Amino acid sequence: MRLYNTLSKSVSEFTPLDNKVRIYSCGPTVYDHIHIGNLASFIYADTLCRALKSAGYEVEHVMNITDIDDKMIARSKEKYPDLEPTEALDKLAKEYEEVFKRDMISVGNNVDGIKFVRATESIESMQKLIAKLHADGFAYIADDGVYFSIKAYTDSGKTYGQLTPIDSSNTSQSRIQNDEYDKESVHDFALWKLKKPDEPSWDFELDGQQLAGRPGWHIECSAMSTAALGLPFDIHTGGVDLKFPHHENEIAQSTAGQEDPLMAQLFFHNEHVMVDGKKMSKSLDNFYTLEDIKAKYFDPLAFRLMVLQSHYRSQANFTWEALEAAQNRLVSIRDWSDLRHQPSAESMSDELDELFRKTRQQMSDSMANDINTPEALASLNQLVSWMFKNPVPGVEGTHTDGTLAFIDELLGINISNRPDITSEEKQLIVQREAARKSNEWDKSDALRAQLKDRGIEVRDTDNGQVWARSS
RNA sequence: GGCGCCGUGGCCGAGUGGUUAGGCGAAGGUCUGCAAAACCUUAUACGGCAGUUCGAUUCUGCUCGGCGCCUCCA
Repeated sequence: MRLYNTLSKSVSEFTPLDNKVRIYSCGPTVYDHIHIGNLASFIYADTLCRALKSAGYEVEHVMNITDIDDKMIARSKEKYPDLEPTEALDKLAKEYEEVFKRDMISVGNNVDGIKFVRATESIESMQKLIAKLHADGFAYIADDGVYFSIKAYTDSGKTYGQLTPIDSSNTSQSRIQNDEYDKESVHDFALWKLKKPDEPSWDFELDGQQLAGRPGWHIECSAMSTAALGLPFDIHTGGVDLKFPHHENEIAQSTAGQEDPLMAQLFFHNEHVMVDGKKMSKSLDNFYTLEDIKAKYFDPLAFRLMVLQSHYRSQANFTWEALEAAQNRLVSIRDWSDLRHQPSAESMSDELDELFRKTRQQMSDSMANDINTPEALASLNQLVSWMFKNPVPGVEGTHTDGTLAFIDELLGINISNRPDITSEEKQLIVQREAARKSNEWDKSDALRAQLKDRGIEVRDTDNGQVWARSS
């Protein structure tokens, strides 16, 4: 499996450090519905896991749930002003964690394969890490919190800027002046923030001082990934925007005082989904969630397909037109998968068998080549159009089922479990066939109308009737 | 200002130094009891200018344009 690595800025052969691939994904902050860009990021991470599994690796996938930060606090106060801060926070987090998981499932992400870790349930490991960093001289206590010292880190011989070249000269003056925190140096960041009135907080004793407060954002991922996967682990995923400062800071926290400067051997960053060629933002009114997509009666899996139609390292462009195109493509793939249930289905020919085998191979090759999903989909479509083009109304057999399952495992578009029509419905088709043979057109049309009422459309081909679900 | 990415036919979107990506859409046709689908054909391609080369969409330089990051952010 060849993968692009942000650390080396090149594509190279990936080999897990151990017998299984350990992956950590930066997860959502659960203060509201996540937007389609977040979802796209998780779809790409999910697809990475699928590709690795398909290549024969065992995968351990961990994702954090950020349920404590500024936005969480602000929103919980706003939404539940009468509740005690910790309760309000908890309630908000539970609510949107559910919404998040529902969205994940809707777009076909393998939620069962992910170990979710909540920030608020990992406070202890974060405090331990902060205490260790402080003891080792990488953290200092300021008036409003505990900070990480970039200087101490670089003085220890490590590089701050493994992912992005950091040039302090290009940091604007305004940022320094506007900075509200009391830190020693521009890039230093908060490991722990002291409690402000009416904020949820956790007790923390450090260096003999009582520092009730809450963790900074970056420390979460360092503490949680190390606790769950060890150090270093294999792959860290996230959107490109997280390269700096988030992942850079994670690396610093995780590797300060460690011999190995590596937090993860590979960083997998996906480019953003643009909307009408621009970054999603509330001010441009191009900010969408899965709710918006469902409200327009699009299948969430059509969104998944749309995302997979572009490579994870290029900016995908979301437009309603593109989503509609993806939906049409999805329907056609589904119709193709339903061919195996056709009454006229035949057994697999050697030629077709070979074509199936070849398609699977091509798809595997594409995925192994830095997760080239557009190319894999193109291979699939060649098989699909061949089947529609050639006089094979349908095929049955384990090979078909195996291929559909293979495609689902790889792409998660859920085509292998589509149910057959009922025997009663099949009977209607048989009756219609008989009516047509005896030129009873009225009867034939009535039967077709009956089937249509059940959401099944029937069309006549040289090889008999082929049905497709109209919904 | 610093760093980086990208510009492919109506739209989306891969890829390659010489051979059809693919999807969606459009036009014409074939088929057809009807309907629908399918199939066939067609059109519109690699931002611009130079350079390297037998040959560039693919490499190099310049240029124009778009985008991202540098601050919370998938």
